Amino acid sequence: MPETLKPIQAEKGEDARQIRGERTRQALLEAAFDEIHQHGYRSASLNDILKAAGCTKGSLYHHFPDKHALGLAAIVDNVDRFMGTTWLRPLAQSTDPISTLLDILQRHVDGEVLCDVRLGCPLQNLSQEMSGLDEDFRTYLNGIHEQWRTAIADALRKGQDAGQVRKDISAEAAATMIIATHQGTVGLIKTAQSTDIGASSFEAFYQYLNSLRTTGNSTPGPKEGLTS
Amino acid sequence: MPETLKPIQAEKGEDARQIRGERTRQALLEAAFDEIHQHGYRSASLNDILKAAGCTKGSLYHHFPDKHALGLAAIVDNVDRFMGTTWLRPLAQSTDPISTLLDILQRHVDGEVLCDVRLGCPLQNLSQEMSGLDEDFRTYLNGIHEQWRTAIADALRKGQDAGQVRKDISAEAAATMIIATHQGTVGLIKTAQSTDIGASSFEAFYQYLNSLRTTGNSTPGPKEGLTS
DNA sequence: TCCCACAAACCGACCGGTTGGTCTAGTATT
DNA sequence: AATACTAGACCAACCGGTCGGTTTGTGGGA
Repeated sequence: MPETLKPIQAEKGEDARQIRGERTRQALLEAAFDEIHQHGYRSASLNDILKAAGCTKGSLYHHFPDKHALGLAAIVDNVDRFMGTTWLRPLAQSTDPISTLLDILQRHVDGEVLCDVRLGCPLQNLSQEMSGLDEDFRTYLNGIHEQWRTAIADALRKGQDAGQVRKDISAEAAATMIIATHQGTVGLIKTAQSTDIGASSFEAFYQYLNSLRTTGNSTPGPKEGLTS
Repeated sequence: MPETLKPIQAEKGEDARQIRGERTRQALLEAAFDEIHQHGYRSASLNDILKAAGCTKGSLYHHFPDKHALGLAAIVDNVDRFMGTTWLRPLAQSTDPISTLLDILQRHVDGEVLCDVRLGCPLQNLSQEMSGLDEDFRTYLNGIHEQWRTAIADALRKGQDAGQVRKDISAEAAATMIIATHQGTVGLIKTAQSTDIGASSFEAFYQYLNSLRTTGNSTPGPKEGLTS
């Protein structure tokens, strides 16, 4: 115990207890998310979460009032980050919305986004399980959908203004359908336990998305011409 | 084995016990389906099912070996019938696949198919919950998806032969995407607890489906011109 | 026609196990 | 000493499933 270091920690106000507490909190969030992702919220066992997080009931109920709060926090923590990096940011920065969408979707089909096909998309799993059961979860998940829809619609509108996207379609309606088709495809993949069916769905989806381009606008394949 | 008597016995063999047994069996299947539809398979309580069916544990385990068998039987019983009347038969009898599809989808948006928006589509709920968990359920549900996909693809191919549907698209891919989009839309409706978003998705979906028609082919609205 | 053996159908108390959640005792840091 | 944190025994409620026993109706022998 080097005593010279101790005061420094104190001066910084870095309470070692708080640090440790924060670490177990994070461990709990992570373990909870994994458990929920694997088994769903209702079937997620607190004991299993504790085992994975390496702590005990006492710790859990010190940091969270109940299972509901733990689950919601774990979901929010993870989904917010995922949506931001995978969808919202790329779309906001895009100069060619159709190509950006094709790119994101292709990465799903390639299995680069969903770590495990069998588990499906956490957002979809949770929406499916909880939206009819718990209003807090539902409100949050629906909000995510809204953000998502708005991000796609905005990108499409921007594309319309730039003359890349046909103006005779409703950006909102197209955005809604794009989300529906994407979510539906992920669901099919999960049930089939195979990405083949996803590729089949994407084949038609690819044609549809390209049909949204203004005539004469180039239609690069999903794997090329959009890395810039 | 007196062969002359058997037919007589068989004919007389209207055993009242068997009839009653069959009735409670049906009651169990129905109650089980409702419970599973509401709470999912894993959260479906046998005691609640028994309460709804008006019988006891003993009866249940006389008719079914375990919860798994009961659940599967209830699902098969219901989903098979639903798929046949809602999708397979109309598509097989259709002379205009695109219009038939639009009609079926419109009826979903109008809330005529899903009895309760909040509960979502049983097929989707189960696929989502069980396909990563139980191989028996998954195999069955995946088979249903295959039937569904084949029915749509066949109808589209028939339309291609008849010159109503564009020949430059893959009927299989289009069928897969149609299912995905439909399932995804139902999922969105469930999360939003409102059919508005379904109408939005359908607006774009409607355009897409009509784009599959051969150019020059009439594009009647979803509500007219396809009742014949 | 009567009667009874027999089995299908049904009953519900009970079982071990698991669930989410509580509570008290104790530890480590300031 | 004060306080944030952790530990884990414990709890009632509920889970799916078991089991010994009762009811019910029927077919075959007398």
